[in-house]
Amino acid sequence: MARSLLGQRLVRVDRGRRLAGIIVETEAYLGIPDLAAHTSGGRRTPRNEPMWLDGGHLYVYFTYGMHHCANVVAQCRGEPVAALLRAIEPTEGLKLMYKRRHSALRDTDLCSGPAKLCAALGLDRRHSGVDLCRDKHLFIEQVRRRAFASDKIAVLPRIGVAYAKQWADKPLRFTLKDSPYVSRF
DNA sequence: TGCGTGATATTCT
DNA sequence: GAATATCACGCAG
Repeated sequence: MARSLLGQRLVRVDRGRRLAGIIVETEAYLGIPDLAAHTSGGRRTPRNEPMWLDGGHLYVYFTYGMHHCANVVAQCRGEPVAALLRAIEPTEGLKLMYKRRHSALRDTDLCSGPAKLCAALGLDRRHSGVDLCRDKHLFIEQVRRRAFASDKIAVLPRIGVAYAKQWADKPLRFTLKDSPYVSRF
């Protein structure tokens, strides 16, 4: 699912205004056995409760005292597997995004990181648990029917999970090759 | 390269 | 109920 999200459009309708972008970078978090996942070892807490819902729900968490990150739940209820949205290519509502991303100088700075994209779209914990398949203000539009061919996708280690022992270096990060909108790690 | 920053999980009383 | 450790990052320098 992390692969097939690439090229699809993430949309938030914020007080009537559309904010949107094409997903260009994701990371897979593989649930209970994955030492880098919030649900590692079967941990189930109020924070990560949305991870345990049906696929299509959104899990947003707050971290480092100032950042939010958003994940799309992937599997059936009870299997806490998800994809972290790491970067989008902003396509609609850039003006409002710049307002929220004070330090951004170029379009490529706007949403090129998991916390940047949340800031640009104004996503926070209020959006954790939203059902993307039903919600009218937050959803994913299908732009393409098939996932990109594998030669269009770069597969890389995940970011910021050095502590996760044997899971730290697994190739679970997917980017659209040559997109200038990916995070710059 | 080095922090800021505060919620959360975990571990203690 | 309280203390502590940790963190799926971004920015200034």
